Formats: sequence, C-alpha cells, structure tokens
Amino acid sequence: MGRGRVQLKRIENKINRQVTFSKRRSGLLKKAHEISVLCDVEVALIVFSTKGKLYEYSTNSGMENILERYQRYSYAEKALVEADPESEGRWRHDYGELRYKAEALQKSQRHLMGEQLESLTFKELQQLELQLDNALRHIRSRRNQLLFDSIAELQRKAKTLHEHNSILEKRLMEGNGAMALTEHPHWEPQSQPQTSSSSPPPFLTTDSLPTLNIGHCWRASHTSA
Amino acid sequence: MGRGRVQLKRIENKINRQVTFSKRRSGLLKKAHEISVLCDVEVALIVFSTKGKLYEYSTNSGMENILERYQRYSYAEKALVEADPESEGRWRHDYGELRYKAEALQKSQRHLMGEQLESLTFKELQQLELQLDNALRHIRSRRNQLLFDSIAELQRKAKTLHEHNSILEKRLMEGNGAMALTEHPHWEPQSQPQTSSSSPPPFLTTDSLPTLNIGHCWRASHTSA
DNA sequence: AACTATTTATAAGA
DNA sequence: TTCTTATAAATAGTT
Repeated sequence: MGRGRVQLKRIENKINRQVTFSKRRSGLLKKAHEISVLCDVEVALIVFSTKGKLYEYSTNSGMENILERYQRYSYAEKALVEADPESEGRWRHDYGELRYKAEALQKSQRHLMGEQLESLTFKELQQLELQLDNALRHIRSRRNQLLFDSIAELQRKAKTLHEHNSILEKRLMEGNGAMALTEHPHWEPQSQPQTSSSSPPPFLTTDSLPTLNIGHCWRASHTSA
Repeated sequence: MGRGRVQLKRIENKINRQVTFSKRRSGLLKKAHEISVLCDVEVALIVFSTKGKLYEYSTNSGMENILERYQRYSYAEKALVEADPESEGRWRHDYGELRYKAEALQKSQRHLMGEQLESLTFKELQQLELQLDNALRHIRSRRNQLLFDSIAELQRKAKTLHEHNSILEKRLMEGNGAMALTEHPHWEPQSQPQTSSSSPPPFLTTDSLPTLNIGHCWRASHTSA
C-alpha cells in the first residue's frame, strides 16, 4: 500500500522506521477498533515501541478484564495440555469462561433493571430505553393474549353450563315436577360431558409464585431436564 | 475497502458478522505482525470472539512477556495472580453452581428483553412489567439528569459570554463613540441569574464521536521522540 | 503534516 | 468455506 512494495523486514533507516511506525500504529489501532465494533468482539492490543513507550487499545470491557480473561483462558489451556483432556484442565478452562460470561450477564442485567446507570453514556441510556420499551410491548401483548384466552375459556364454560342447565331443566319439566328447579345453579364445571381437550389450565388459577425473582434469580425455575 | 462503504456499527446479520470477523481478524493479525517486524516493536494482540474463542498474536518475545511488561508498566503495584491450591472437588462444585447461575441469568435476561415469554404465567408477566416500568423510570430519570446537567452547563457558559459581551460593549461606549453598538445582538439571550454550581462537563458538548466509543482507551501519541 | 500513486484489504457476490 | 472482483482504505515515498 504505497508507492513501492514493502519487504517484510526491519526498516533500517531510523527516521523511516519511526514514521512508518507512527502511520501503521494508528492504522492498526483503527482496525482493532473497527473489528471490535463491527463484529462485536473483545480486542486488546498492546504495542511497545523500541524506546519502551506504550500504546494500547482495548474494547470498552477494559484492558484489565481482557487480560484477566486471557490469563484464565490460557492458564486453563496449559493445564489442559498435561493430563488427559477430560479432567482438571478442561474444568478450569470452562470455569474461567463461564465466570466471565456470568459477570457480563450480571452487569447487563443490572442495566436492564435500571441499576448502576451511572456508568452509561447518554446514547447507551437511549438504547437501553428503546430496548426496554420494546420488551414491555411484548410483555403487554403476551399478557393481553392470556387475558383474552382466559375470557374466551370462561365464556366457553359458561355457555356449556348454560346448555347443561337447559337440558336439566327440560328433563325436569318433562320427567317429574318442577322439583328443585331453581336450586341447582351448580357452579361446578368438573363434570362435563363435553371434551375440553383444549386450553391448558388458565393461569389465573395457578397459585401465585412468591415473586418473579427476576434479576438475581439464581434458581428461577425448576424445570431443568 | 470493499464494494461498499462500511458504517462503524455492529453488523446485525449474524452470518455477515461472522464472515467479516474472519476476514478482518486475519487482516488485523497480519498487520500486527507487519508492524512488529518493520518497526521492530513488541506487539501483543488478543481477540475474543463472541463465542469465547481466543485468537492471539504476539511478537516472538512471547505473549506472557509482553503482558508482564504491560502489567509492570501500567499497574506496577499489582502483584501476580493468586495461586490456587484448591481441591478438585471444590472446582467441580463451584463450576456447577456457576453454570446454574449463568443459566438462570440468561433466562431472566431474556425475559427482561421481552423474549421467551411463553413460559411465564400471568402473574409473572405482571411482575415483569412492573419491573421494567420501574427500570425505565430510572433510566429516563438518569437521562434527564444528564440533559439537565448539560443545559445548566450551557446556560452557565452563555451567561459568562453575555457578561463578557456587556463589558466589551461598555468599553466601546466609554472609549470611543457609539460605534458598532447596535451590531451586536450577541446571540446569547440565555443569560440567567441563577448560578448553578456548574455541573461536570456534559456529554452533549463532547464532540460527537462517530459511534458510541465508550471506554475505548487509545493511548495515542504523535511521532515525536 | 499534506499529497498521490500504488498497494492492500475487504464487501459483496458466486 | 473459499475464490473472485470491484472498490474502499491504507500507506510508501515525496513535498
């Protein structure tokens, strides 16, 4: 990229080397930044000039975080080399990765819950707001869906009951006298001939779980397979 | 570099992002290598993909060396990592716990983002809605705080400018004739007597960076030395 | 630090 | 994934 081909070899002219260093350094930092943004990955870049000056770039997760992650990762890998792969080392490796992910999750969770907002910029706040607005829309939609389902279910049952009552009334009218005609509103739907093959037990009847426990919910549900 | 201009913004299409990552990663590694050879400098580059895969480059001096050097350079005080004579069982235990926690976090995070709502009951949905409403309140409050701070700062500056203008006008009135007196509408009507004890420099005044760019710490310098 | 002629990198398409 | 190609970017050498 430039007027001449370049040999992959130390530039002997000191001035030239310095200039090239300056140019390429900024290019490298730029590219590191770009890939991190475009591809949503973590990048850490460290450059020590010949004279010992430090230049660095790191994703917003922070240099220290990334280096720590690296340490965990590579340490685990070392352990992985010795011993058979299915033991110790593998565990450590996974453990480090997992811990990292859990921490990240925790953090973003806090933000989603409106906590620790101090560390966010205006733009991030806006983004977060949009996200939550969107989530709320979904949630309300789902809630309404459940409400409608429930109403429909109730109506269906009511109708069935009504029909049943009509039949009973009719029988009473025909068979024997008007005995006990008004005494059986019978609010017990259980014994119905109709096959209610549909609709799962409506939520409204499920007894309230203590709390949703969102957020810090270690142990949110027990549906593990 | 390619058929279209590229926005510095996360690529939303997953496939595309993956492909770009692959391409740019190799480009980045190559450039890191080139600068290290051409300019005879030490380079360490670490990249973690979204899935936690590690890609790295380091000059022949070795990653560990460079990282160590970096540690000494920037956090000289930080001692080396804690060795861990912990027992195998402990690890497994912690790992299990962690995994459990991470899964729970992931799940509740989805809910907070309005996803996978099918598994929630009506009450849970209501709770979630409250939670998000609350979070949104906090977020908006924080955002407004930032806005207010910014406005206050702007007003303060305006006031200063206005005062300065007054002084200048006065001088003109005294010194020479009424020259140019009416030519200074002075574009700052804001001046308010309130002396807000100046909030910190508001984000709005920070020059708009192309993208969010939070916490990205470049340490650039110029070709001196 | 600016300016170009070239080389490279790479986005999109196959 | 890999190859190709049109184009955007980077940059070597120059001013």
